[in-house]
Order: sequence, then C-alpha cells, then structure tokens
Amino acid sequence: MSRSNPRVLHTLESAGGFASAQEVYKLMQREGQSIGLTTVYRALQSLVNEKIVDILRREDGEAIYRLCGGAHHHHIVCKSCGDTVEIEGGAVEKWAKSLAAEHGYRDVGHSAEIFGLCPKC
Amino acid sequence: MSRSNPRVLHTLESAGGFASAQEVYKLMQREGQSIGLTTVYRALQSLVNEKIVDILRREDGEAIYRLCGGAHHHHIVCKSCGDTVEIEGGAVEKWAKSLAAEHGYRDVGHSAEIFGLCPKC
DNA sequence: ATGAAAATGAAAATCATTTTCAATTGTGAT
DNA sequence: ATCACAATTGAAAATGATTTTCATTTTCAT
Repeated sequence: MSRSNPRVLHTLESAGGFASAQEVYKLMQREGQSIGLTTVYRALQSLVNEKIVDILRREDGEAIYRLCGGAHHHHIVCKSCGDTVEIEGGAVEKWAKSLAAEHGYRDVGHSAEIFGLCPKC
Repeated sequence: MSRSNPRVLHTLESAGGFASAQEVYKLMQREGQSIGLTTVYRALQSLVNEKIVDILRREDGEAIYRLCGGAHHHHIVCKSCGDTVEIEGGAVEKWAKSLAAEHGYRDVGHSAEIFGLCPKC
C-alpha cells in the first residue's frame, strides 16, 4: 500500500522540492531512470496522503507538488525561462495570519508567488 | 473584438459572481438560452482581460471566474464553502516589489491567496 | 444592398490527470 | 525451492476542462 516511491521523492527533492508531476517524470527520464508516468502520479499522491508533500496550483491549473515539513517558503519565478528563486516569506506570513484573524478565519494557509523577468531574460 | 457577452456576465452575476465556465454554460442551458460552450469560455476570458472578473482555482484545478471590482486586491477563500473576502494587499505589494528588486527581477507581478475555514464553517 | 470585420459554435485537438487491466514483482507459508 | 496471493507497475485508453480550427452567421459602416 505504501506507494511513496523513494526515487520520486528524491527527484522532487533535487528539483528544489517544487515541481509538477510531469516535470518530475521528465527529470527522471533525463536521468535515465526507468519509471512510468502513472507511477509518478501515484507516488506523489501517496506523499500527499502522508503529508510529506502538499499541492499547489500553477496559474494554468497544473498541480505542483511541494515538499513541506521543511521551512515554508515562496518563489520568484521567471515568466520567460521558468527559473526559480526560493525566498523567505516572513512578511507574508504575518500579513496572512493577521488578515485571516481579522476576518474570523481559522485553520489558515496561504500561497504567494512573485513572477517577473529574471536578470538573464 | 469585445466578446464580453452580456448574457454570460449576467449569468455569472446571478450565480453569485462565482462559478466555473462549465457551470455558467449549464446554467444558461437550463434557462433555455442558446449559446455554445466555446462562446462562454471566450466571454469569460474577455471579462478577465477587461478586469471585470478574475480567476481562481478550485482544488481540482478547475478555473472559477469571480466578479470583482477593478482595483488590484487579494482574497481569503474558505476551503469548505468557497466563500470569499476581498482584501487590500498593501503589505504584500511592498514585499513582492522589494524581493523582486533584490534578485534583479523586472516587470514584476504577484499572486497571493489566503485560505482557511470561514467563521460559518 | 454589399463587403469586410467580428462573433459564433460544432467538432477536433490538447493536455494534465485518472482509470483499467494485464504483466511483473515481492512475500510469506509450506 | 516452490506455490499462491497480494502489491506494484506501466502502457494504453478514458476522462474532463480548456483551446483551437474553421466554416457559417451576424453586424455595421458605406
């Protein structure tokens, strides 16, 4: 029943703990690993069930799987080349928490992304 | 070029200003209106371009179109009932702008959502 | 009324994700 | 080692939202 394939987890880690199923699959292929797309989906789903990973959505609706447990952080993504910088989100955490409280929301999470053109593009 | 079909806008309004394209389409059909799914998608996309509507994502990735005022703002969304509060984002704007500058990113935008359980849920 | 431009929608294409199912692998009992 | 059975795998097909294509219809200024 434990379908949390360790190779999938490892690949997600090496991708910065932040990638879509399709990306994990392509990465594994490039590394010459033999694995099916279906298995990647199932492994990621297991990781979500085990709360090792959580799901966010790209703007186009594609699911991105993010390693959690490690520090919560955010990203700056380049619109053109997709390059990503991980950043601390201190200010946003406070912002989210205080606003949620103000409106009586409980069990609060948040997502925040910054996107723009990186220095190279 | 102005494809913002007023019937689509009206239907979105009557649905509480919060519905997916498929739902708007089905609603219009039930009301006996003759319209194609393609037109619904195009009309909603136009409304987004005109900033009359903005896009959120359901947990399954389906796009939901939401009527909003013109100014840039963010949302607190209830995970359970989908209820939404519009909020000002002063703090996030600054956060995004300064971090992007720090990493040399130009032409910067951002997205931020807060989600949790609303007082009723 | 005429023609160009815009709008429409049915059908096909796309793309991420899920399901199906047959084959392979792992495991535990004998 | 061998047999039976459960779990895992992955290719291919199915699904479902969204987009594209393209031929037709409508609108509108002349």
